[in-house]
Amino acid sequence: MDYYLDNTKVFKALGDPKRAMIVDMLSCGELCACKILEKFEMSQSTLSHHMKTLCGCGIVKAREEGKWTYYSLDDDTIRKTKQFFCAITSDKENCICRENANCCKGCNENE
Amino acid sequence: MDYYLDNTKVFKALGDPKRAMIVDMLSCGELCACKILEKFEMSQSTLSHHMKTLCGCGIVKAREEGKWTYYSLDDDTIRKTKQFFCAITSDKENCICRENANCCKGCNENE
DNA sequence: ATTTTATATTGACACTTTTCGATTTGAAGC
DNA sequence: GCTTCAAATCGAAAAGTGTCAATATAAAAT
Repeated sequence: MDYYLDNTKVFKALGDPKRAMIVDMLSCGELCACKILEKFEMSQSTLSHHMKTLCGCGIVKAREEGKWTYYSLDDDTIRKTKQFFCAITSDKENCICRENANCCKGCNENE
Repeated sequence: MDYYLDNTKVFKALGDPKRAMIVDMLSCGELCACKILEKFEMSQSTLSHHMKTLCGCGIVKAREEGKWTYYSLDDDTIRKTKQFFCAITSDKENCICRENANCCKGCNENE
């Protein structure tokens, strides 16, 4: 069941409060690891480990430039994960996505 | 921060493929534990444990009737989780990345 | 060429999670 | 009463996770 396995990897990554905070930070734009580290009380190796988890599931992508690594969100994975969440929590006729237009844009493939 | 902690508990619960499948099954309506068990190759005690995890984060609610327990999805939790997912993955004015440098210190649930 | 800086990797440890079989609880039926 | 069925809980083993200090790598600055 790759469909479930791939998508739940994203949820697993977001299942840690610190990683969810990192994603929240990245939602405003690309950041290098050192900028993220400034905002948390964790060791550099721990942050590196968390970033690897976030990149591993696809929700974050890394771009290396010189000695820096810049991280940003992957819109495609985010869109797919939203769709998955909608799919498993609603039956198709009355999708919860339609009740909340503002929040749920991008949940359906064809909007 | 309870905001992150509460919502990431749902993601953590959905981070297991089998639990995501259970949620998917419940999206079509209420089911008793024995009906769910029929569809999986896992012991009864393991399923019971997974249901406890799903109920614990709020995405599933249990209703006891006689010797059966019926499970169903909690629409309110689903809506809130969806909003949380949208919030942390979309740009916004009050993003934590724009707050003071030390804003995330003290967010750790252990301190 | 050496030092500094940014990040990744390694090794270790404590803690958590997943899973099962066995047992327990609690309701229904005999 | 006793038995049966549905579900929860317990106890334990194996696997996975979060964390850090130490070390490695690799680019930039000196």
